[in-house]
Amino acid sequence: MFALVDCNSFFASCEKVFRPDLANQPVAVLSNNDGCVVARSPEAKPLVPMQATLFSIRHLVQRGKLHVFSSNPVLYKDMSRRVIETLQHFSPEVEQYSIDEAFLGLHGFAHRDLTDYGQQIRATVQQWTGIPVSVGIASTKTLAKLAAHVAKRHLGCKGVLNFNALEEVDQVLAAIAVSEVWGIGRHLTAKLQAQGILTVLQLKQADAKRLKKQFGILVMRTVMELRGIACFPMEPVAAPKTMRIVSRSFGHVVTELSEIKEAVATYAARCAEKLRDDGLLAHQFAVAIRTSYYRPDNQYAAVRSVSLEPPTNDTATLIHAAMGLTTAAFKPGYDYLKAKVIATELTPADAVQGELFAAPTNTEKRDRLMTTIDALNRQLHPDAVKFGAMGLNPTWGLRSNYFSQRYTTHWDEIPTVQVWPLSQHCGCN
DNA sequence: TCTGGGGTCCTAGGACCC
DNA sequence: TCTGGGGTCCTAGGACCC
Repeated sequence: MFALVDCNSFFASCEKVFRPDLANQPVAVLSNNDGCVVARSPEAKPLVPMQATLFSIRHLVQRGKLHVFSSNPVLYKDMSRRVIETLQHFSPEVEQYSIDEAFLGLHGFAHRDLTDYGQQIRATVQQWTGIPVSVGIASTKTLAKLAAHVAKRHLGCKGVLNFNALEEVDQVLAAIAVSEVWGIGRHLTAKLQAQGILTVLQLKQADAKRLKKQFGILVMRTVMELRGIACFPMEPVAAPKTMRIVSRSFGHVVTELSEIKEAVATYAARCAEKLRDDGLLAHQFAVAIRTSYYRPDNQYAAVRSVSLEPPTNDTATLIHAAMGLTTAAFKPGYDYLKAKVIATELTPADAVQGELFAAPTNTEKRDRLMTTIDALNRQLHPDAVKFGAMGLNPTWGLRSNYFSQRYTTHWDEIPTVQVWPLSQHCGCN
């Protein structure tokens, strides 16, 4: 048995935790660069579509009918950690699937009333973290995801649905579109629809062998999962990362190589930091730059990559490589909107394969420098110490006009509580 | 006007091995 | 004239997820 715990409107809920004044107000959270809506509170869902641009909803914001927030990843990551830690009280097997979802292994919990257990999970997460969640329970992960999907949308479920306690699961599956199934995306939906498979029930009853031939092993496994045969096991230990990407659109278009280089140096530094956090070294490193997708008259994209020998997570080395790659990729005369750096062929830092014929490299001093920089930046400010190539006054920076606070990770941004004099209280202490 | 960021997995096809 | 069988590894591209 599996439970899927899914945080409702996660980013919007995180913002609301620290703004009790917005309790029943419509709240939307924007993507990086304040580009478009990526999360909506229940009150905001009727007002704004997902991915609506800020421009298209500005009138609501100005009239005070909608509260928007810029993306605050540090806050969301920390709130996610709190939710996961709470869930670990309910099962020894917790698999964090995404920033706002986790699977719980419920093997050996069969003697319990699992619907009731789901309610306990929900109430505890709400009380300990302030985040509302939906819980789906079923005999496979795919079914648990669908159960959570239904639990979130039907008030009668009170946030929890256990398919195993339900008589007519097929009736429920017949009412859900096939596109809602985990693993069935846009393209597969269109192809399945063309064959008359419109609902989850129809997919469950389809010819699994034929679908395997047509769409591959994943679709067949999904069909088996819908039939209650578990094909996707719990994976409580996160697999090591295979790639690290830092990718950002600029605040506005950039035409000069020097400006793009500053941005790419900044992304490379961030990427090196991530690798050090992971304890990984990159063997392969790439830079990609491109113009806006939405300007057909101004299209250019280029990727350049290089092998790093020996593999490294040293900021200076990555910036140096990135500068060469950026120069190679750059072509004058275009309006650039986005750059990214990609580190691949990652190996654990403590298990490096040495080179037989190369002179031995001693990176101990560099490692100590990086450790010190990381410590300073963590303690003081994300770029208290930075490399000159990253520039002093970035002109390409992100827009972020509706930023809240890093309430839970920075002492000077911690929420404050107004304390009223005791005499104004209603007599209790 | 503006339209995000960061990842994983599978498949087909070619090259190559004994 | 007809020319096996069984396998691995790599890459690019496509699909999916949140």
